[in-house]
Amino acid sequence: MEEKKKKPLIILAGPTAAGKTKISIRLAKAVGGEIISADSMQVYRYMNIGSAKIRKEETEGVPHHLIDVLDPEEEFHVARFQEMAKRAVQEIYARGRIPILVGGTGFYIQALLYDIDFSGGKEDTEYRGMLEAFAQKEGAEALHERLKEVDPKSAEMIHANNVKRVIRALEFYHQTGTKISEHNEKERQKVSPYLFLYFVLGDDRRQLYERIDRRVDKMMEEGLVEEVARLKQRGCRKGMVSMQGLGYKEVLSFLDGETSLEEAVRLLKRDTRHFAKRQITWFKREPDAVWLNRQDYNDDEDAILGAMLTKLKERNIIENGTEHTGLL
RNA sequence: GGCGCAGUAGCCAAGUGGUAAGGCGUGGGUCUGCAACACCCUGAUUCACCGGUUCAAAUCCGGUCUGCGCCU
Repeated sequence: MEEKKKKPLIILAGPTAAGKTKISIRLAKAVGGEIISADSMQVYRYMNIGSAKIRKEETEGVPHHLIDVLDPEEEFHVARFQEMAKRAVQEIYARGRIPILVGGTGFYIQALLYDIDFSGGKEDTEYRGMLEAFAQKEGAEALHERLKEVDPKSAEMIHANNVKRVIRALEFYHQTGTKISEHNEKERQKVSPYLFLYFVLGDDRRQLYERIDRRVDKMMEEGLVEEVARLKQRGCRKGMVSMQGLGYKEVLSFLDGETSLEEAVRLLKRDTRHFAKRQITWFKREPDAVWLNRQDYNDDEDAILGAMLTKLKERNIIENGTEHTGLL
């Protein structure tokens, strides 16, 4: 009964360079959907090559949300993503269409899918700064000790070296008076408000790594260095959220004269491989994920799309008579 | 053929008599407001091979093999 009220949501996740973008267009067309990007870098304008952003002509008219909506100087984080994504979802429903969340940022997907509560413990720059300074002077262990005092459970779960997370836990307590470990535990119980299907596009590790290497080479050919140089000229600096993106980070350090171009490319490839591995780890523990491994379908995207549509029908997310306009 | 140098994990590499640092790669993992972030875990019963000296050898000695350099 509760199920009936839930609205449909399709998720297409997977590691970078798995080929999500291409399939997402076909899926959207087949299903009558609009795409919401779950990507922490594609939100930014002027960051096209490095973020592997879809080009206008590649969208084939399928509406995309959360792409090109922020300037590179702006901050972006899960809470903001969630707010924007929820709004997009409502708009899509209003048009009678199906939202398709596409991206590789598992954390963001989780935030929307389970409607996690980010209302408490807003970021407090001043307090954070103070804690950072403290960690600097007294060491990570000392900071961790402080967490142990107010929230021993979190302290147990967060490694002392993970200063960033220790600070967040401390900040949350400072802000709300409740322990983040308790908050997290509560949020973990949540059931998704959507009638959803969570697809993960997987691939053979070696093939994926090869595709990553090739993609980086292509980015260089397409002018990644120039793109980053323009951002630098615009005033983008290392500390910005946007400049932490793969490709931006490495090329910026080349432009700042810290590494050779050759080294920057090597590091970019390496870091991207590491990233893909972490993404895979994340999706592996996603209990509802439905994996579609390219090798199981002989790399045939028609077959992959077909499998998706079948699953969607089974789950009653799309109707049985839906036209498969994207199949050809 | 002679002389010299080298041979340590998939790669780079420290260790020169006291029981195998480290880095990279690889693989596994954590993640609830910076997540393309941050962080954790992960290899050598063994140091090219054989023998010797010694309480003790990757470390010293002899031989063998392989690589590199020089000489004839």
